[in-house]
Amino acid sequence: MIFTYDKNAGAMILPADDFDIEQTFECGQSFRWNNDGTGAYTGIVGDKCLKLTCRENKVFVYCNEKDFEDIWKSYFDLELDYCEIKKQLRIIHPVMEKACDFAPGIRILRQDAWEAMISFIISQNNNIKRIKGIVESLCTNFGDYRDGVGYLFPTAERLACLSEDDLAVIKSGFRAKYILDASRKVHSGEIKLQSVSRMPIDQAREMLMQIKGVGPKVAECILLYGMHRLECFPLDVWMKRAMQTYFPDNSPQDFGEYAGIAQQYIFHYSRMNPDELT
DNA sequence: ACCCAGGAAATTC
DNA sequence: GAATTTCATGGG
Repeated sequence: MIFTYDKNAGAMILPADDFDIEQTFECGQSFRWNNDGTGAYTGIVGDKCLKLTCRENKVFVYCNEKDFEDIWKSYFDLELDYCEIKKQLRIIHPVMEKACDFAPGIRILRQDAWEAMISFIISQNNNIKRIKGIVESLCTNFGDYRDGVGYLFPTAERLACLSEDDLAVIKSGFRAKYILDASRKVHSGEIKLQSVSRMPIDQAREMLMQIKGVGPKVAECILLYGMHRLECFPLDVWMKRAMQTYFPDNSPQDFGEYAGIAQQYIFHYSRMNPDELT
């Protein structure tokens, strides 16, 4: 992919063929990117705030060249050839053609593992709008505030010392005790995310499920979205319905080494076309 | 009042 | 062990 820096705009410019910001931010993989109403998206990642826009088949990433090279090129997974991956996925099954064509600009973000862990613990038995609200409340109540950036995602160290009563303000319900267990195990070093991200996949799943509130589905989400293990294939209520409707004779392994990307196309297509599901 | 939401733990059979 | 119930909260 070709990147150019536009000095006047103060932005990196890249082709939008395999990167649609609306599809990428609205497909349910992340919870802290927001549309400002004009089509521009703003998000906070780590201790950086970033804005993106799109016009004339170009994505504008408003940052300097150094941050783009150091942070955003990786975060948006721009070194991976999604055009080629979609070619492979389309061959697997006719429905994959429809799913890929429906939102061909989806990319899997390289989110922070800790943030993904807490976010997907919150996601269980919940809906996306409310998940976003709880995550944002967690940040404004317990995250550091930076001028010109906003509230950062709170650290494990900060959350580890809280009580369930302290967390009541974010109204996460029964998930509060899960958030605290995750915080304490990460802060104490009992679970080392850096280490888990490099483990063989079954061992990594096993480690993550040591945490209260992390079962098979949430572990799969942490691995896919927070550790970029693209072979992972989270099966939530939507994906289970999609599998029995479109792929009754397939299993997750049939989607290959990029099953997680296939999953995201299927998930988004299914959620946007619920009438097709049985 | 009832059902569901990017599930998992606790309980019961 | 497999099937069912419970767990907070908000929206339709």
